Amino acid sequence: MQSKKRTTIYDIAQKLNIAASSVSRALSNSSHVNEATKKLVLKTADELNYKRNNLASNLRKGQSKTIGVVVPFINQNFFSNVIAGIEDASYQKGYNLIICQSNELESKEIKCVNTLINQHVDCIVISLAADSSDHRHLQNIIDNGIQLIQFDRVADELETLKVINDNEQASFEAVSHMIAQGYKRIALLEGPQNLHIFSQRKTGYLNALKKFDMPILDELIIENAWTKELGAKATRKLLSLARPPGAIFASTSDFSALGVLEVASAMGIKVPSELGICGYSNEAFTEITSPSITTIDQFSVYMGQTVANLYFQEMANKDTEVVPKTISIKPKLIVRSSTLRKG
Amino acid sequence: MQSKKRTTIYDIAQKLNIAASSVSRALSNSSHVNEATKKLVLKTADELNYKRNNLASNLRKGQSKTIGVVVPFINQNFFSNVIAGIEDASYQKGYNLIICQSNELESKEIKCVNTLINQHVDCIVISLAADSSDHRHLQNIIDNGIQLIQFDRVADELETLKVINDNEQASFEAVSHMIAQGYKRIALLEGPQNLHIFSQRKTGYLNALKKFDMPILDELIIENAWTKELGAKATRKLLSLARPPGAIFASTSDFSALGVLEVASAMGIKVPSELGICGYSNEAFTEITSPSITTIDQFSVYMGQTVANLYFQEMANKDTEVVPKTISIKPKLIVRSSTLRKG
DNA sequence: TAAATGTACGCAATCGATTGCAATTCGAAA
DNA sequence: TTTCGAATTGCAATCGATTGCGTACATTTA
Repeated sequence: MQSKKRTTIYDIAQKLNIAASSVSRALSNSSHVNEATKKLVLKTADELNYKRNNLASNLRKGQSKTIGVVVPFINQNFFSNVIAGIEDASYQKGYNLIICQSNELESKEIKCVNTLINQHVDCIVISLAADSSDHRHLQNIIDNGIQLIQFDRVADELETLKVINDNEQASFEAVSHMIAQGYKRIALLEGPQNLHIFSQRKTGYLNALKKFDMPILDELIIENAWTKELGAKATRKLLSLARPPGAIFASTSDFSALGVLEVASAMGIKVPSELGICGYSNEAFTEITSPSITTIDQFSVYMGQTVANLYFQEMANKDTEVVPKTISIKPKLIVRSSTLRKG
Repeated sequence: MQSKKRTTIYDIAQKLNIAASSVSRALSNSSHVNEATKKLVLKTADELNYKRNNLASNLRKGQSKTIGVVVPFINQNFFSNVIAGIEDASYQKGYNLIICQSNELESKEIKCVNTLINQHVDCIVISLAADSSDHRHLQNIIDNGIQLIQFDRVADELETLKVINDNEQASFEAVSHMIAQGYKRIALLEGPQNLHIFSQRKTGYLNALKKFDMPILDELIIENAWTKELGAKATRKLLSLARPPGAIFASTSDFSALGVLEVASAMGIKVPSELGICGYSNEAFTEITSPSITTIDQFSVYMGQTVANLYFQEMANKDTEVVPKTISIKPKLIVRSSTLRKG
């Protein structure tokens, strides 16, 4: 393995009988080289199949042109889209991506962060694990002089660059829409409230109810209904109430909403006429269920691009210190059949 | 930016008044250090918040403990699952992942490969772009002493490590199943034949027809019906034939199958009684369409783990040369409502 | 012609960690 | 007491690319 040695600038230098420094300058297109020798070096480099050793280059230059990304799961729609967006923007700037998944565990998240620090990445982009409570490892990133950008699931109290969705507003609009459709007694399936994204969605829900003078009913607010199964379970509970809800807002995810839909279908309850359903995330499948599910699009790919470009922008003015900044992307309510019972 | 300098082994050495080499040995838990000094070094390293500079370490050691991955799109279900599998297995071995997407373009694929070579990754894992025809860049990987593992979409003629699905067999089983269900005139939606995965699926289709003495009808074989839209278009064409097909095998993807289903529903054609539909990939949504769609599961996460473990296995016996080896994973036919019209 | 400016290129240090070899210490065996 | 070897530790080279500084030579200007 790895038996053959790669050609280095010294090999090129030796062959052309010049100094390695000249080779380096030629390859980096410096102005302090003669055009003739530059061409010669380039030609020889090509002949010898030279590839720059970025490890050495980065070590010397003190930067790695690499962005580290930590997400709970790579293969969740939202995150894979964000990563695709980051990759897209980063590639254009010649940056590489190192990807880690925290599996929603703080312990693994910490290890991932440490690995990335060791790798001397220039920037770490992170969306917190569900059980991440202590944020010393994030502070550690900053202390090591690495740019930190949080997205979606952020630690509010840390003053860093952030890219988030306006969850509260989106949630407010979704619930307002359901109210406008004449739904009463709108239930909420909520996620772990230590993640701000979920508490914000709850706030949006509460605000909408308040604005339209609708009562807030504790029995209609179900904690931790994150998955399809939990959504289904919550729905069974809600629908067996003495006064069941007229609509259910699965603020955690579309999967949860799917669970709602399946239980409703199984119980012979008609959607949207007897029960309205709204999910969150605009997963591909929401379009093809019957009825199709109203949901909220988060512009995930765009979000990834925004994250990367935010970093490059900040880097562009190196001189000025980075000021904490939050970019809020407004999600879009996608109204579909599951909440449409008027015109 | 990057203003503060990180602590190095020299800082630790200076503080303890010992040589840097001793610090290095202590940190790498070498046996050639006194237990007392080892403890002292570890303690001081912790106090000074020391993080090893992997760039330097890797440069010196001539290996990067990094695996490069090139896929067409990170945010396609199959690929994000494979990547999750690779990450999972790699993380356990202390390896990092650098991820690139080729966007199905050979030109970008080549650039990605070159970047990874420059990064001195230890291994490159790749699934070819649809328009990748020339494979010099893959040869280049090998010539640079980097282990190459192809998966799913592989270049057969290159003798490398490969992890593939037995597409032919899976396809054969799917078509056999449809025949057993009594479907006649089974149509095939096929993908670009320069990708072997698609030509293999076609072969499986043809073999099944042959085995059961069914005629091969060219009018029932539609090229390039890869997406939902193209699947829909193909279906309109097929269903308007003088003698339309009794079933459609969308061998390209579940999205294509979804296009088939939507057109059939729109035309009032009953699935599965009047038309059988089978997709490929076991996308999440196939379970929730009505009727649910018969498809083929590729065990994508497992495939990723297999890829990574194949690499680690080969590395385990460094002495012996790596022999080209192909691991074939048998996909599983998932029979659902869309092809079930008997018992 | 002398001085000044500029171009091209080599030397050597540097980034931070690792490692072969040499040097030192210390206790044990002869 | 001398000798040998094991255990520690230090020295210095090394991985490959970059870059500040200095030098040699050519060109321009006074």
